Amino acid sequence: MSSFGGRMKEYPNISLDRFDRDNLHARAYFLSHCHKDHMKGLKGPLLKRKLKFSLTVKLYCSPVTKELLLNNPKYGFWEDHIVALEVDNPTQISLVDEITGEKEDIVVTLLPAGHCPGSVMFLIEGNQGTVLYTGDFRLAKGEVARMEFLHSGGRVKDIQSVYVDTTFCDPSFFQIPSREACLNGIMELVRDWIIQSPYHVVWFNCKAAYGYEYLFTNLSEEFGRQIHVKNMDMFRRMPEILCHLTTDRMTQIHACRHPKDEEFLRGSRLPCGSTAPNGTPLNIISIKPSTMWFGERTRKANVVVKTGASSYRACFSFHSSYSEIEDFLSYICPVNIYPNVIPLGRTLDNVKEILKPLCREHSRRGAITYKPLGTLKRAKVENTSVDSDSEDELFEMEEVTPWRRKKPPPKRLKPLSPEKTEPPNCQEDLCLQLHTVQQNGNYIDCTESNDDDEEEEEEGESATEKPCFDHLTKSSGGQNPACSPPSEPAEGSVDQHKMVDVACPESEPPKWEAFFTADPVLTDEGSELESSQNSRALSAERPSPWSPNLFSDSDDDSTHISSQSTHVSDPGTDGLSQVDTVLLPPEEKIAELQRNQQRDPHKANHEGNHNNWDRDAGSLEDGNNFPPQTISPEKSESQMSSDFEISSTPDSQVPKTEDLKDLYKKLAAGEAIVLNRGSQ
DNA sequence: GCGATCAGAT
DNA sequence: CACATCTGATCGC
Repeated sequence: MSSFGGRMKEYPNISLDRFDRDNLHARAYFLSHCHKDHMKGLKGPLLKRKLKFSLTVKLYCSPVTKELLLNNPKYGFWEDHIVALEVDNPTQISLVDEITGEKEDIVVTLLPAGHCPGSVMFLIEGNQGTVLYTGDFRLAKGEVARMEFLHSGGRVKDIQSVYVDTTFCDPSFFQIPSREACLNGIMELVRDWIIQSPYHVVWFNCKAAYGYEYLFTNLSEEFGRQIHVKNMDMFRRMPEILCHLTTDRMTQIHACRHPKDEEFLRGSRLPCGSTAPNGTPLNIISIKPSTMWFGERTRKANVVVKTGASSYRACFSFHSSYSEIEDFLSYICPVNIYPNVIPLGRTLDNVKEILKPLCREHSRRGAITYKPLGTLKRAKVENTSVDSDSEDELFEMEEVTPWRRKKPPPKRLKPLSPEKTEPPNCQEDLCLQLHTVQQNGNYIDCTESNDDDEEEEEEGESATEKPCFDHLTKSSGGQNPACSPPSEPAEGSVDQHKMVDVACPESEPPKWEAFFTADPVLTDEGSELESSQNSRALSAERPSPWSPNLFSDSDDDSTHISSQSTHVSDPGTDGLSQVDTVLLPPEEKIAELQRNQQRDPHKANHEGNHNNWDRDAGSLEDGNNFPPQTISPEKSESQMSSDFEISSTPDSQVPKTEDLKDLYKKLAAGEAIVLNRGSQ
């Protein structure tokens, strides 16, 4: 849970993800994503009132976040005050004090955060230096190195402060299986179940929250079954998501919810009320997405755990693991790091202590060496400055090689003065304080929540509708391959019209996929981006020790698994209670059914999962990132292409290209910027 | 009666 | 576990 106060030291005139108290005085607002704990005060009457009398105060967010936010009528009053900014598109924003007229310019760039649809980080550049607010994020190792706008002149920008999501910034959470690994594990479980009969259905126990869409869309693509959800109106302008969801209950994969869903489940009914025809009971398994983590040296990583006769937990995390955070921060190497989250059981000082080694001052300048970047980027220092735990041997020291960006940098930017912009010289205190090695099977509920205020659903009683599962067997071939036409709901679906209607509004739908990049198709160990990072920890291990597997086959350290396997087939009647946490044994009978089926790895990486970098790389070939887009109040529909003229912030003029270039060079060089707009 | 806050539940 | 938020109770305006 975010405990970020809303304001950054460097830029106190803006507020991010907090809208109450002091933040009421902000000149501009920023919303990183649509989770409630980042929206405190956003619908408060005081803020509402302030907006009413303000001409210049805006809320900046991604197009998808804007869409999701405005979907909720309670935030409707923001409509005329929201400005959607495209990802990876630097935008100049003038922060105007409406009383004094004083003005401050900043350049804001949204970076994908991988937390939920629309989630972004905010990179702020201005007179007070460059700072990064991450919001909540999940970025795999190496992803930061591909973020173009964190670089300048071929190097990482000189970042003063990072306000970072520290949800799992605890060595206990050293590793969380990759998104793709988790997805694969879940797919396998789902496949093995639903393949058995049309009456074998899967229920995902997801709480109301954005962030599971990635799971749903991939499941839908893989199995040709749309996911049944309670409400999907918020995605009406995002056909890429919408076409994988349905409000028609006749499907084998459900993520619907009901206040008493556990009760339903016990009666072999789904939360939506579906039962099988003719009294034939549905065969339901429930899968609860949860965050599972593993200690530093824990090699095994089962991503699916059986917790009862018909209940499972599957690994799923919206937040970066400790090692991912470490990778992220050590790459950026900011002067200051401020935690946005204090994990329970820890204190602020606690977290700061953990973060300290990643701050620049704790790296030893001058003695910097670099890792090869064919793999990754991390800089390394000869001596560990601070606490040099004796665990260095855990990691393999690599040859020193100059850092190189994997993708071409923004070109033609002047080389920056060396003392201003430093290479990633943050030595990553390789070993931090990693005494705690967690056991397998650590997991917590992984339930973020969004803001949909519990759309009252009256359908609880329609439970008596005649279910018909017959069509499922026929349609199992996969009906929505390309997602272009929304797959047609079953005949007789009441929601059909609604769905079709909303599915094609075509008016510049927000590009949700741009904000939620999946892990690379490559497996973790195969990914070149990961290899470098992992190598330090994996060098002593097997080739792919951390590739989590469902039904992990005979593994050297799987003794505990086999010992528990006797529990597995035991149909504990109380399948939904905690029971024993049981790791699935390799011989699980389910697995036999489809064990050898190999999935096409490409499926998990449809278009939508490409990183923004790739998408935008072409447009950047012109040499540099400037001029930044300049924001204007009229551009509230700015989801469209940004390749056109944009007027500037309210009561400011369109900046001249020359000026902007100049400004940006100065920013990049860390020089002070003197505003000569004369509009004070 | 609404909002803010907290405990408890999920 | 440790998430994020919903519900309900209480308090203050």
